[in-house]
Amino acid sequence: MPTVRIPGMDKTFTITELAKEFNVTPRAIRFYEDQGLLTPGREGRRRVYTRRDRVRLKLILRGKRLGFPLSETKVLFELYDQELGEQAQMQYFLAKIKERRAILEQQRHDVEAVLHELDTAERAVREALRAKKASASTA
Amino acid sequence: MPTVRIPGMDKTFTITELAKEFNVTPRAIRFYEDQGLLTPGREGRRRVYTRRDRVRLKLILRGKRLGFPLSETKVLFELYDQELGEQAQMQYFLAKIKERRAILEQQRHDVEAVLHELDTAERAVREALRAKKASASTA
DNA sequence: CGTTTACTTTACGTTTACGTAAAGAGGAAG
DNA sequence: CTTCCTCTTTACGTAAACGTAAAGTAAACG
Repeated sequence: MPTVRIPGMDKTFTITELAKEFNVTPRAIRFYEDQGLLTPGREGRRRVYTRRDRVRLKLILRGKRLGFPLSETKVLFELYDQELGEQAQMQYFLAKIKERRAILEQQRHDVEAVLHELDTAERAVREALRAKKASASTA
Repeated sequence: MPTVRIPGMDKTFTITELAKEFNVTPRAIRFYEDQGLLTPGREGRRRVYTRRDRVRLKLILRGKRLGFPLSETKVLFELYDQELGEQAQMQYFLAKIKERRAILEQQRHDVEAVLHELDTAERAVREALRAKKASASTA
């Protein structure tokens, strides 16, 4: 099969570019590398990030938003990187998926609950404001 | 209006009861008190938790699952406790609600995305397992 | 009455995820 | 060439959220 060439597929990024795009500090990005979550190339001493690195950074940050520690995200990266050959590893992977799913579904439930509460609270506040305005105009 | 008496409304809890129910350590619960998020009564030296405290603990833990720092949860408690009298405070409250809503909606989006990815990954793994089994039986 | 048992306070230790300061390297611009 | 700018490494510092050990109290049990 001939290699499919996609234009711009070899685009690279500097650390500050990524930092600005994702609104994190370069320090944070270097820290993720320290922890083994990113492995950018080098041009001399400078780090060069590929699209793959960019995707990983995005995944790291999403994991963070969901409250997952970096160590967890790292394990998932490693699992994805494996060949999925060994059956035992696959079973382990499935178990990990199940774990995550449970956490996320709890989280989804929490999010829905809080959003509803925010609706209620907002309505109450707006109602209080309305009542105040009305009494002020009739005073 | 006569006070409505609800049986069992004055039920109280010990710290270990709450710890077991919510699967946290007593140390954690005392820490939340240190930080001003809980204010249990005392019977002598011992802490006595009311239903209100229990509800608060539940809210604290939900906040945690959603990745909110204790300081944030504390602010929300304080806002809820206020009279909602001052208009400026109400506006501030509305702003806080808006903030939270934005975070939660991002989070909801993240959760959905990851759940879909987990579906995809699980299917891939199961398919790989199936393929292996098939080739083994025809070998 | 002695001693478990459950709770308490005090206080130092730990982990995670960076912040921040110091000092150097190497292109680029004047 | 000097100066500036960006990136680099090294390393110590920090905030949040408890863990954990030490030492004390108080009710209850045998």
